[in-house]
Amino acid sequence: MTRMTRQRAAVAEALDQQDEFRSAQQLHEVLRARGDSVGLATVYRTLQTFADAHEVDQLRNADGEVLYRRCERVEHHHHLVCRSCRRTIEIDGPTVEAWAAKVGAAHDFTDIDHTIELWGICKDCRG
Amino acid sequence: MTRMTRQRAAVAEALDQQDEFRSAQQLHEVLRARGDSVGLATVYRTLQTFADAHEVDQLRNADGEVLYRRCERVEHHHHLVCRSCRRTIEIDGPTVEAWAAKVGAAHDFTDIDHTIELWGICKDCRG
DNA sequence: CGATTCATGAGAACGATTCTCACGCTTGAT
DNA sequence: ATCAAGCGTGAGAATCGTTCTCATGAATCG
Repeated sequence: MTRMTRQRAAVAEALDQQDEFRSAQQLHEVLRARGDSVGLATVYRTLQTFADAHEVDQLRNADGEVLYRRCERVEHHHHLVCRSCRRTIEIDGPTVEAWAAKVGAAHDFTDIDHTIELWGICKDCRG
Repeated sequence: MTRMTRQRAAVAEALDQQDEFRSAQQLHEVLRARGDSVGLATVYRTLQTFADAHEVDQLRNADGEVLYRRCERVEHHHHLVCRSCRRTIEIDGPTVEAWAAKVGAAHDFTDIDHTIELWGICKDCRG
């Protein structure tokens, strides 16, 4: 059973205030700046817990760093993220979903999981 | 200009002998076992160089480790990888390619790049 | 109000990858 | 071939994100 603690509430709140994907360290810094100090290890653990519960989305940037974000839609979806400012657009992809399932089945693979993320430069960062 | 060295030839050859995606450390071990010893740092550098030149494909597993593989097809493609044995099927995805480009354009993002990999369990590993 | 047990935090530990830098080898010109 | 120029190499140190340890703190349940 998961317990409700000040730290978890703080991490959840900090996440809600973010529009873009953030790393554990960035969130830790946000919390520190707000005065809601939470240990770094706890931030990592909490984010992992949230991710396992599908309460936050997680992805890796090109450097392999894990980023977290509380998305609008709960249903499975993908992201179009600006490489520069990390502005994120949530996209749902019935098309690719079906494609992924079909490809998996065609090659007799089961438990298909997919990593589908789009990166680009958004309008504002292009200037 | 890139020079041809014993080490690079050895890494290239070791790569060619692999059917599945391998990490830099695994390849380093393969080289050591073959007697073609190459420094670990060099293996990393060489693989990076090959990847930059699009001579090998690279992707990250769930743990964030980077894996390399010399694929059959040179043209852009994606992979369906067995989570257990890493058996890899190369798939080309005009469907998703078009989808990715369309989504990017629709949201006014440029320099679209995408990460599209499929993971599953292959027939043999299902036993 | 306990007792139980999960949660926390500081710092150590980890693990993949990169960096440093002195030395060696490939290369292109001679 | 010979040689100078400079990229490539290797061993180990350094990085850096992330996880682990373990003693202490605090939800939760009866």
